[in-house]
Amino acid sequence: MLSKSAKYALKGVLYLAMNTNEQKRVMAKDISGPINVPPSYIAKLLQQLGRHGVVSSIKGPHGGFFLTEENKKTPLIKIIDLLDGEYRLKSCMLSLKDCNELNPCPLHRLVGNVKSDFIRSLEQTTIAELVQDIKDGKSFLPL
Amino acid sequence: MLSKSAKYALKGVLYLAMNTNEQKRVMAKDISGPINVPPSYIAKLLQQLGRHGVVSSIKGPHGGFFLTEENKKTPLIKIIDLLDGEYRLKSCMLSLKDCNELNPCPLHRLVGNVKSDFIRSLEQTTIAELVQDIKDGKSFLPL
DNA sequence: CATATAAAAGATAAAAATGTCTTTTAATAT
DNA sequence: ATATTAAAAGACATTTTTATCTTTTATATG
Ligand code: FES
Ligand code: FES
Repeated sequence: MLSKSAKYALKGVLYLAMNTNEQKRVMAKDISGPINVPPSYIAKLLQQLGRHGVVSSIKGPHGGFFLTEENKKTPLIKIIDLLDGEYRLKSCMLSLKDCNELNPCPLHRLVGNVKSDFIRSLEQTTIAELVQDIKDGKSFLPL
Repeated sequence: MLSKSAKYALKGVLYLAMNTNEQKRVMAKDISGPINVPPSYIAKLLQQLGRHGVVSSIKGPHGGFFLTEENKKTPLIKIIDLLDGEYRLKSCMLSLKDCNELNPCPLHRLVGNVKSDFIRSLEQTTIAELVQDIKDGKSFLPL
């Protein structure tokens, strides 16, 4: 469904959202354990997210990765699209080129609506909202 | 979403459903073109599906692959699970081990229902039903 | 300024998915 | 029976994804 990279990235960003801010940062190697992702792998992913303004970071002593309030407004789809490309989630289930509502493939009717609801959710939901759910006890994060 | 193998397999099976029966068979190399999948690749996939009773085949002159009426009753999920494993589609979006309705991860609320509707569709829909849609002009198959 | 720290960037390695090719087995037709 | 046909099976090659390791750059501190 999602690539490992996308899952790892989401876990990493959620961890940062829960545990950091402009002042309190955390190093890649210290995120690795809690979210159960290899240290150098999560480092790479966070760097990539940093380049696109999804996470913030500062080098050197007491540096590390963190999320600003602005960062937390990122919609989930941005993280997924960055790592998996738009194609993976949004393309036709059978990978047919010229398919749309007017020219639907056999699976379209079956899963088309479901899929677009799913994507709309990812577009409309931000990191901040997921964090709120966790704080409200609506969801849990045993990463 | 689905692996290439799963997409190829679905296209191959749909092609067989539309173009073959016990008497009229088609060789792997002749499916390749119409569904736009490498000949040796679709051959492998159909062999694998054959082992699990999803397609039928006969060796030798005038042999080839085909679908019986029985074969056409196969639910779509069987083809997908065979090639991708159940895990890919059905596991938690963040790949968390011990997660369920009572212990939902942050994405669960967001996509959980959508995802299970999707899976239920795949479980309840058979090849035969997709073929009927095509014959009724409800969907199209420019593979 | 010198040193230590930690991210950024780049190179390399391992594993999995995709794709191709060759040999073997089973069925048909001559 | 023998030759031909086509799937079955297995070996092999390529590409992509995942994972690790090394070097460079930026920042803070003494
Ligand atoms: S046309 Fe294939 S999923 Fe929409
Ligand atoms: S608990 Fe993660 S998707 Fe259900």
